[in-house]
Amino acid sequence: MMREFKRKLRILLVDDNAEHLRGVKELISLEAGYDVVGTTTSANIAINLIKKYRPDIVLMDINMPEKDGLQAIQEIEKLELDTKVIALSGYDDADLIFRAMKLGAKGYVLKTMASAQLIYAIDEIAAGKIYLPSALSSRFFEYFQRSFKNESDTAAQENLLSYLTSREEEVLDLLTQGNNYKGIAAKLFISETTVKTHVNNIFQKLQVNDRTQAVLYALNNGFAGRRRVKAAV
Amino acid sequence: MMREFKRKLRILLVDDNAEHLRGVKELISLEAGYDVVGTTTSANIAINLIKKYRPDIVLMDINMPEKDGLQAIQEIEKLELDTKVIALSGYDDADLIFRAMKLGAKGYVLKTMASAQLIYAIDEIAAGKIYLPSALSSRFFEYFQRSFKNESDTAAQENLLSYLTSREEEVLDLLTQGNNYKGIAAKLFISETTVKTHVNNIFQKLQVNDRTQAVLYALNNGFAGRRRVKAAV
DNA sequence: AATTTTATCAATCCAAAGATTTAGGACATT
DNA sequence: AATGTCCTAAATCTTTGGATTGATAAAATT
Repeated sequence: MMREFKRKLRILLVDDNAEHLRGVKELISLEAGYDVVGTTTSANIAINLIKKYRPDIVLMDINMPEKDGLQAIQEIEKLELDTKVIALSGYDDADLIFRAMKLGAKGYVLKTMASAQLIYAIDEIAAGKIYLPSALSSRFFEYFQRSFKNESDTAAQENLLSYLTSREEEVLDLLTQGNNYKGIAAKLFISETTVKTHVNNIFQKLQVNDRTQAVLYALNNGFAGRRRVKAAV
Repeated sequence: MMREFKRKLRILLVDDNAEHLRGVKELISLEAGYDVVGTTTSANIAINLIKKYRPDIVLMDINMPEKDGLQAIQEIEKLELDTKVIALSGYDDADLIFRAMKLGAKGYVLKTMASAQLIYAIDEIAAGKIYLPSALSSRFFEYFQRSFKNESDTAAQENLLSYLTSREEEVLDLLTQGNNYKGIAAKLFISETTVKTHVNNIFQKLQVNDRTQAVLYALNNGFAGRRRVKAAV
C-alpha cells in the first residue's frame, strides 16, 4: 500500500527484542515512502532520539523490562512534539490498551499483526487519526464501560442531591470550591446567617454532619462534574 | 447482508421523529432475520416497552427534546438486562459519543449512515461486540485523550502533596473520608491535639486554610485516586 | 383563598476547628 | 556530637462552624 506522496514518513522503532526490531525495520523499509530514522532497544535512548530527530511516528514496544514503555509514552507526550506514538505489544490486554491510549498513544498494534495492516495503521495515524484494530477497540470499550459502571451504579441509588433547591445547589457549589460562610455570603450577596441556614438545610438533606462531608458527597455523586480547585490564598 | 441463522433479532426503535422511525423500521424489516418488536417516539414509553418485551437491541435516538435519550440509556442500563442499546444521532459530536459510550451504549451510529452499515452494526453488537464507525471512533479517542490530558498536566506541575510526611498522608486520607479530629485521633490511636498539629502542618504544606480546601486539593491532585464516601451518620 | 415551599435574616449557644507556641523523644543524617 | 526531621502532646486563644428557634415575604401549588 502506498501513501499519496508528500515526503517520507520518519519513523523511530523501539523494541527491546533486537530480533523483532530488525524484522520490523526491514518490513517498513520494503515499502516506499517510509524512512526508519532510528532503532533502539532502550526507552531512555528513545526519548533522546526523539528530541533530536523529531520523527513523525514512534513504534514503541510497551512490554520492555528495563524501562516501562508506558512510562516512556507519557514522557514523550509531555514533550508536546508532533511525534505520534504507536504502542506495540504482544498482548491484547484490555488494561494495557486502556492505559496506553490514556497516556496519549495514537494507536495500539499487536506484534502478530500482518505487515499490510501495520503500514495502514502508520498511515492513518500519520494523517492525524487514531487507529485501533477493531478487535482491540472492542476490548478497550468493554474495559472503558466497566470502569464507568460503578460510577453510574452510585447514581443508580437514590441521589440525595436531587432534593436540593436551586439556591442550595448554588451554595453547595461554592462549598465545593472551598469557600467559607463569609465567602459564600459575599458571592451570593446575601447575609452570612442566610448562608448558614442554607448550609444547614443541605446537611439535613444530604444526611451529613459537616461541610467536608457535604463536599465529598457532592463530588462522589456527580455534582457538577468534578471541578478543579486552585489552592486558595 | 444476512446473519447466520439462529433466531430473529428482536429490535426496538426509539425516535421522536416519526418520519425517520418509519423509514428505519421499513429498512430493517426488509432484511431477513430481524424483527422490529416495537417503535415509539417517547423515551419513557421505551423504558416500559423494554421491560415488557426484552428486545435484543434498542436503537435509541439521543437527540430528543422531551426526555433525554442519554438519560434513557442510563436508565436502561440500570435495569441490567441483556438488551443492548445503540445510540442513534444526527450529530457526530465527540462529547455526545463519549457520554453515550460512558453510559453503556454498545454502539453509536449516525442517521445518515448507509443501511448496510446499520445492519452490520446491529449484527456486531448483537454478537456482543461494541461497534463504533471508525470516524466516530477517532472522535471518541481524541476526546478521551483530551480529557486525560489535564490530569497528567496536573501531575506534571509541582504537587504539594509530595511534601507531606507519611503520617500526614494518613491524616489527610482520613480527612478525605470525612472524619473530624476526634475520629482521626481514635483511628490513629493518638491524641486529638496531635491530630491538630498534623492537620495544621498539612494546611501549611498544601497552602490552604481549612480542611475542606485540603480535601479538595487532595482529590484534585490525585491523592489516593478518588474514593467514595458513604454519607456519614 | 389557603397552603406549602423557598429564600431571606437575626439571635443565641455550644462545639469544633484553626493558629500559635513550646517541648520531649526517636531516628536519621552530617 | 550536633543537627534536622518527624511524631507526639499540651496549653491557650480566637475564629469559624453548626444547631436551633423564630420570623417575614415572595412565589409556587393546591
